[in-house]
Amino acid sequence: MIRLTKQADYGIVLMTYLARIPNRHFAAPELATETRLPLPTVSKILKLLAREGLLESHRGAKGGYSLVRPPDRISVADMISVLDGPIAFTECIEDAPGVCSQESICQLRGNWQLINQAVRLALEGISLSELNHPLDIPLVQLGVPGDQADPRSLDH
Amino acid sequence: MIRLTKQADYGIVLMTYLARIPNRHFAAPELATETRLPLPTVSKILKLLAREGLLESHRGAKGGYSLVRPPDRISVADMISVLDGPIAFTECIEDAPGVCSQESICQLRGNWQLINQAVRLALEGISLSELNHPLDIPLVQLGVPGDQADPRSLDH
DNA sequence: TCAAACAGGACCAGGTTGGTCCTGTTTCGG
DNA sequence: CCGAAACAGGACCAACCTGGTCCTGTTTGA
Ligand code: FES
Ligand code: FES
Repeated sequence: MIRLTKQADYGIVLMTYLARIPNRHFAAPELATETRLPLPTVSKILKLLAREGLLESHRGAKGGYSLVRPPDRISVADMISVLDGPIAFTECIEDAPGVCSQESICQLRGNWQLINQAVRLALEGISLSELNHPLDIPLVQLGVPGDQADPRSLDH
Repeated sequence: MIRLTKQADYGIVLMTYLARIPNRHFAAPELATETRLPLPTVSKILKLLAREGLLESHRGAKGGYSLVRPPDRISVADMISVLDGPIAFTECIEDAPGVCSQESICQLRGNWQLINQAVRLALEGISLSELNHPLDIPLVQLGVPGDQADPRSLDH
């Protein structure tokens, strides 16, 4: 169904909360009540984000988590990579031969990369701070130049 | 893990085969041996593609499937939508309130759309014919303008 | 010294996917 | 006019993955 896992979903929500006050640090229980998500889950996700280097953790009482760099330097791609693994729509990834059964006969190996890269670039173009200030973002910038169609015509 | 389902994966492979000779029609068994995928699976996918209007089916002996429009007018987004449902990374989709538990408190509703739309636009920018002729595609076009970094620095 | 928070796993129930199979129905060729 | 080849439409099940909880340390501020 091409959905983000809940983990990534929640993770991004949590990160945007953190990004509201970049210099403060938040404890897991605080974020849990704030976002109304179950604590164990929140905790698990924050731990992961910290381990992967997107958050800094402060242990002990009065501990918590804080962003490791300013929100405009954290892209959606960064977060998804950490939470859901590398952004790749197919198994046929570069430098990893042998994964795909088609490999030997597939004339289109490498074109998957095209797709993967398109998605990756799109997600790198959105930063955490932009998620909090939606107005800043020129939507057309992300699309294919020249296509100025009404955005509404895109879904289907 | 943000992977396409196998269904979509295989579906795209099959479509590219069809696109090689746009006017001919191919029977399921033929495509199955050609792609070395199991027949029942191939059959299932082709049926789906036909039902959803991307392929035209010809019944009876000597039957088969053919593209319903020229390959340059079929986007990767079209195929994925049909095979894996609408392209949306999160449940919080427009015009469908009530799905997300966060909804009431979520200040970022609507910004998910940003992410979803970015991905959607990226995938609409790639056509089936481009998958067969990779050289035609200016990769930069898909990225954020101004960012001319070495593509290699993108993965991770 | 105690309590609050983080660290790191183990663990399991539920849902989704991948894949097969079966029973029609249509159509070409002989 | 008959039979084989192919499509149509579901039912069905096993295997995997995800979502979510819980438990046992370890760190640190008051
Ligand atoms: S190498 Fe995997 S489908 Fe082409
Ligand atoms: S409405 Fe679903 S997370 Fe915001």
